[in-house]
Amino acid sequence: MSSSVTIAEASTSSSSKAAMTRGKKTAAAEAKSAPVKKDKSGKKKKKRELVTPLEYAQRLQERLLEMAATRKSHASPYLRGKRIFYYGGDMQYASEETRGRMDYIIKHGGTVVPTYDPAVITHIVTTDNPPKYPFLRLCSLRSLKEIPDHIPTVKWSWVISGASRRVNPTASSGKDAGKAGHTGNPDGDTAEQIEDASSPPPVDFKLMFHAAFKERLDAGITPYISKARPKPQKVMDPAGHDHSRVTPSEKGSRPNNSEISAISEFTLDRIEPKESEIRDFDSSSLLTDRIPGHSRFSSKLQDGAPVAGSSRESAASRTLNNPELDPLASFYEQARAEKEADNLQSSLSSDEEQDEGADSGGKCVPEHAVSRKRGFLCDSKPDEHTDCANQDVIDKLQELKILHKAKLSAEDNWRVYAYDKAIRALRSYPTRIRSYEEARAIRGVGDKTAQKIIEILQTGNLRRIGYEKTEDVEAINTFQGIYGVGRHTAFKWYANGCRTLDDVRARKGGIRLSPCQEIGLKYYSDINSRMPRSEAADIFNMIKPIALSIDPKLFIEIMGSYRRGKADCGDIDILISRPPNDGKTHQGVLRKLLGELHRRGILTEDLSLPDSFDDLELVYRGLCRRDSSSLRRRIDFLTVPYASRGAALLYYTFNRSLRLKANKMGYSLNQRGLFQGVIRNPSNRLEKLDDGTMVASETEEEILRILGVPWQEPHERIRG
DNA sequence: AGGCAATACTG
DNA sequence: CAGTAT
DNA sequence: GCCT
Repeated sequence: MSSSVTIAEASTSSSSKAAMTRGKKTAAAEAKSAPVKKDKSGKKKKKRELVTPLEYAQRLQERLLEMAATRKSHASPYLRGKRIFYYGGDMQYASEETRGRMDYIIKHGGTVVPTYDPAVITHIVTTDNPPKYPFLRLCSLRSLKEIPDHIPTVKWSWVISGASRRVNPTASSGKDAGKAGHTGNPDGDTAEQIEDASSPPPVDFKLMFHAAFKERLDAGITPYISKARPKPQKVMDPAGHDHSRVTPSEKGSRPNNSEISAISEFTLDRIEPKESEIRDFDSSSLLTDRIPGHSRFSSKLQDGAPVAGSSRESAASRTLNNPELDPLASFYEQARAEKEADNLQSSLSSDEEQDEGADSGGKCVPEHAVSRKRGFLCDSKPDEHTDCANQDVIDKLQELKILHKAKLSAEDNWRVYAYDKAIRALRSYPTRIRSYEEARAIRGVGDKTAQKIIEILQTGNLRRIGYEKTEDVEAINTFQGIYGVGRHTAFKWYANGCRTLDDVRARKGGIRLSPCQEIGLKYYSDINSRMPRSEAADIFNMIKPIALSIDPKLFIEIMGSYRRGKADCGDIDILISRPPNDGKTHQGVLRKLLGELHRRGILTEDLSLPDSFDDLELVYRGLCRRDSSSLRRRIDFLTVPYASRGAALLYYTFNRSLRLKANKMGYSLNQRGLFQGVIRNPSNRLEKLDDGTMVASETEEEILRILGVPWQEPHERIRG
């Protein structure tokens, strides 16, 4: 083992030196001159600069091209044809060891693939004792079982052993690199040299001796069998807008060198490192926090199909998609955002981001568990709520609503729904309510609620709250504040004797937590607090350039409350797509992006992964943070076929009422499009008897037009 | 009296 | 399939 | 709970 390190490092320095003497910059040398993240002072670092493994691998590939152009390495290319994903256990920055090993792989004819992509790689090579869970996270895998059988997972020692035992050190003519890829054998050029010859290459049982994980001892030895979880076929959109979707047969097919994932070439081949793009994110030069979606790529990305492109588009709406069209527009947007922050603040108005969550949580969470009522804690606005003429009423109803959320019955469910609606209506009601009749006249306020309103107005109190507010309800609400815990689980825990979060932490009553719930518990207060808008902007501004470095043509937008201009956000929703007009798609991008974000420590935990990364339509949920001293924040990534981007934006930035309106008009709106003629089974609403016809999906505009909704700026989209 | 959005992941 | 989440 |  120590010998392997020695070899690797020796090779590093020798190859660097060789390249340097040619007067070319090596990858390592380039790395040294690269500006470093967060070096705002601009002072140069004396020590070597930090580079992520991805970047390092990318540069190595560049250097490889140079070398090929100039002259050949005299090292034996016994790794030719091996496309190796190397896992060094170093997340943030590539260590010396990692760099050395990557250099070594390249030098011996192998290809270093910067990200785990089962369609591309032939081998996974790791350190001697790779930590399993970090490895899985980095690859966005739920378990090792998801790695295809034809890809061996071996330790570095496997590479070294191949070097020392190789039979024929002479470089083969080396025409083809990929064909022998799956045989996985660095032990001599045997496999490659027989190549397409008569007998199949000998199986390399030595793989087992170097297996990185015992779970995968025989990986690479058994024939290729996809273990990908089968996923029910998704419905093609009826309007046939979905030309870009990959068919199931395609996606299940065996990896093939020529047609790898559409964008992988950006990662595999020449990656222009673009320091400035990648690292500028925390210099203040990129977006200010009020200008969603701005970047130097924005204009290209619009590509003739802007999301909200239309003549009716207001200045501000263009701003959102194309800020650079009008420099003043950004101020306009900012002004409105601030104004809204002042007026509506506290989020309480949108149904998407109920701030409440486990109220009463304050009792159990010593930390800064927020008084969700106000949903602040972090933001900048001094003057919080008030402004609503009936704020006291709203507060009481909200409190009652939360109490009902702890109940199991479907009835209470709908009760909550109704309170929600009434509260939203009250929030936008301009004047102080004076009578029962006046209250009743408000849409969403019925007899019962009107009575309650009067009681609050007259007594300043709601007796109902007092007698609903019992110990069990309080505890259950606290538990429900844990991500992944709903009313049933919370109820169960209560029944098992848990009363506080500490009880849960102690697993009182023998309760069990899913992995997701453990994360939810660990970061209870983080997750239940909102972030200032500026933090969401910072995070998005870090992520966007990274995504664009994977594929510059990506369409990437932030949605949700941020896009609606809120002053604080409960989470970050990011939409990713890609115009397919050059025959490529964003297929495969998400996994790479996630891996890179994990490496950089931006993503910290996964909450749920898509069933398969092969589709164009994916959902990811996780936690992220801006830097090591920030709180964890909820983040979602959604990818959709390009033709659905309008529907997706609408779906995730508008609220429920739009979907309701669509229903009333006989349409059905989902994240893929607006459909007409959907017929559902009356007894089972979830079953579609007829999928209907898609009538719109590309832009928000066309959908809104059909629904008869006047264009609204995202930040105006509170209610239908 | 019946609807109240629609859909994906987890175990 | 039930539970949870968006 | 409210609405149709």
